[in-house]
Amino acid sequence: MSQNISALVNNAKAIKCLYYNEALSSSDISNYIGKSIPHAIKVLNELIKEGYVIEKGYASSSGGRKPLQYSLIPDTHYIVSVAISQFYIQIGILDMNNRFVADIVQHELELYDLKADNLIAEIEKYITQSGINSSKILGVGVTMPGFIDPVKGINYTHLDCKDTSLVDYMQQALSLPVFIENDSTAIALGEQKFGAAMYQDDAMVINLGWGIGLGMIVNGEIFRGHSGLAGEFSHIPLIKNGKLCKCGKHGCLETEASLIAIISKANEEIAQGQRSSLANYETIDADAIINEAVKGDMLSVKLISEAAYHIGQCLAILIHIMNPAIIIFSGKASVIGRLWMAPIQQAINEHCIPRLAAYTELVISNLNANAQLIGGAVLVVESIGKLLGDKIEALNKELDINQ
Amino acid sequence: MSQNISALVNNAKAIKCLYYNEALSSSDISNYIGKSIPHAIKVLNELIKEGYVIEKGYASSSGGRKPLQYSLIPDTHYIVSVAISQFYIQIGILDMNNRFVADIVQHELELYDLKADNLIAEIEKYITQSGINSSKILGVGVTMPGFIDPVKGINYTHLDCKDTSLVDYMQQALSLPVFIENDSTAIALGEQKFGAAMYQDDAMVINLGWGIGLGMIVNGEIFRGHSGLAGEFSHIPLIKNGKLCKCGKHGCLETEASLIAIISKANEEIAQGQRSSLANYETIDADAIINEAVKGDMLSVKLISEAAYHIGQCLAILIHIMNPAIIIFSGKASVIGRLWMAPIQQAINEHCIPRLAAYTELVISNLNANAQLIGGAVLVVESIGKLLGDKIEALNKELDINQ
DNA sequence: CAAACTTTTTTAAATTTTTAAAAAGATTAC
DNA sequence: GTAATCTTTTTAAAAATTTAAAAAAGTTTG
Repeated sequence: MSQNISALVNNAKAIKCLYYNEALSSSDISNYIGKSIPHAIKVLNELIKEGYVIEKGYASSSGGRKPLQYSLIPDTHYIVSVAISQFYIQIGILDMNNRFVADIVQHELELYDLKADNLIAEIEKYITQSGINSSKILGVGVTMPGFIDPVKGINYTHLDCKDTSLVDYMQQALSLPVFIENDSTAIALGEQKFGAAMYQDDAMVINLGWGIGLGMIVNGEIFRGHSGLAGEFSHIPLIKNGKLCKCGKHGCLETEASLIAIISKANEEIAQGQRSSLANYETIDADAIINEAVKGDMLSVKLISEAAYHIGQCLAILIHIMNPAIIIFSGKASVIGRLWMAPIQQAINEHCIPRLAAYTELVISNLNANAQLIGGAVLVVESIGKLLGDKIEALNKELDINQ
Repeated sequence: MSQNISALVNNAKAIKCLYYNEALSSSDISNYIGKSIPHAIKVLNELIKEGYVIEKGYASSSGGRKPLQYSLIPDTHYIVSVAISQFYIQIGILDMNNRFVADIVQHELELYDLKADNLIAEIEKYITQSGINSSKILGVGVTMPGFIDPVKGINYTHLDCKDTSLVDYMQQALSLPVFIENDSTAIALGEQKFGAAMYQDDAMVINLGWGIGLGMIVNGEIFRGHSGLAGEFSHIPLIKNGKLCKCGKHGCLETEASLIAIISKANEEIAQGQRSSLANYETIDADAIINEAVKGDMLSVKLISEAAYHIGQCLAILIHIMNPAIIIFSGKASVIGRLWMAPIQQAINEHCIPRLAAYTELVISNLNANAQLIGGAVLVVESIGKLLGDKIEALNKELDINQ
């Protein structure tokens, strides 16, 4: 049995890199899994026999024999991704080529009101409606705010499940493998494999949403810190004697620059009689401010610019400590990236050693609103080694019983 | 020849872990190099044949056959370590058990006046006086402030060597392998292998000296960032409209909390007639303030406390981003660690999410003033793979010529 | 003090992995 | 059109590495 384990690791690695690349040659795979070409070919042939992989014709060559291309067969398995944010949840299902194969659904559900049973019901409904056989689903990736231990499968901040872990509870109910991860970390995973952080070993991914999150990629891997709390970017103390934050401290970045903070400032200003097209809205929400800012409303632009400047101040600090190759703005609010960029860049220029600022690229994600859902799928793919391992263990148990 | 390379890697790894541990069993070595026990024993026997390693009797056992212990033979090779700081340089020589085998010498030499030829002459003199044959010296580790590329062997801030790199220039002159590294990074290396960061995968090492440096250990490895500038801790913007820093910005931590800043504040206060035992000194230097603070002089204590509080503020930010297991205070000024600790801890408590502060241990180095010198030696040991590789390459060239 | 249990060391066989050479397929230049 | 070049694939042999069992050397317990 132990001989299976090393083979398993290589097979899992090959599946992963094929998921992230859709077509690769034997030599590519050899590089990804760090083994010789004959070895890589052996692995690929095994995966073909097992039905995961298919030969996909020849790629072009710069002079020499054309390399045979290998791909995952898209419809062998599917991945369900669940993206939870402060005010709604989204569910999607992706095939083995990382393509959404059913419409993404969105439910308005406040995180603080959300119950695990609620969530499970929505996921079950979605899977049924998709028409995809449950046996073909590799796993469910759930990504959400909170302090999360992905190994233990617990969210310490939300969705407490009393005597069992959230992951165990959901696995039991859904009869499917479940994995959980923090939303900002998931977005970083998505950017790393399919977005602006591809081929980057040191990237900081800012999750511009109702809060301000940070996912860190260090030495090509997601960095979580010693107890999983690294990247608490939004609670960096910024303003002396600032507003009280829900974390218990005063003047955190989050109290000044999150969408929620911007909304509350907008309401204050309007109440004080400030002229703005926002006054025409019954309730001012994030979309209202974003829309009016795009249209040129002075107050909306001012509020976003001020928030962005504060974010830039904190980014300057982050750059001094981490010296990243790139900072990526992702998450819900990144779609209006242009509005944030100028004041952020200005704050960085003012507060950073010039050499450091010059070495750091700032970009807006091209994954748009889907970064978190994609990250949830990546989360499942990254766990494929574990999934295959569990399957083999189960098979071995059956064998033991039959003997 | 290629078969030598993989053997070489394992031999180098074995030598490294023996340097860091002074006596290990075959099973320990097997764990360190990540190979099976029979393989580890093979490596050890090779190293015994080559004269590096010796069997060192048996260790005790908790029930079972006693393990044979292996050690490096101390006097086969030596390492020269050169620690350069703002105002003086120190030179030491260590054996293969990481023990100083000659007195450490110290020269008062301002970094800005220092020339490479100067430095080389001092190193040559020191080696001659030590009486150790140059052929037995594995290499010279030079550690100093500045923005350093250890791979290219260049210090971009100090000791410019025009058309050649500092490392090439020194190697030519000394006829010995030379390695350079930033002082704070070297201190982190020293702490990682012999100090408070042993067995810690996520540690931040603060270099309390004339400036305030930071060496980062992330996932068990020194973290340098994308372009080698990570850990620019002392230039975190702290004070709004603060003093001008030599980096070009205003209000950096360094302008408020470094020993140099403290000295200048002390002079100001004394000039303004502030009562203090410091007034009895002709020139107030770091030692004066440290000594008087220890004796209880109010002004000295106040100055150090204020600086420490500012350092604590920045540490709170660092903790939010990195979530380290431990923060270690090392470097010259760490010997008066007790004086710093209370205000630092207070600032952290005030500015950190409680859960994060609780998970972070703060300790004072027990390597005292020698962390940088030890780090310089570690730097050479870490490069042993390269050294052995060069040796084999040279041998192969000779063989080619003879054939 | 002998039996039972632990741990380390040795050995030989099995397995994994790589290397290197040969074969095959494709491009380029003359 | 063909020789020269280049790259990928296949193959078989060689090398590296691990596994597992046996042997050796202790410790503990009743």
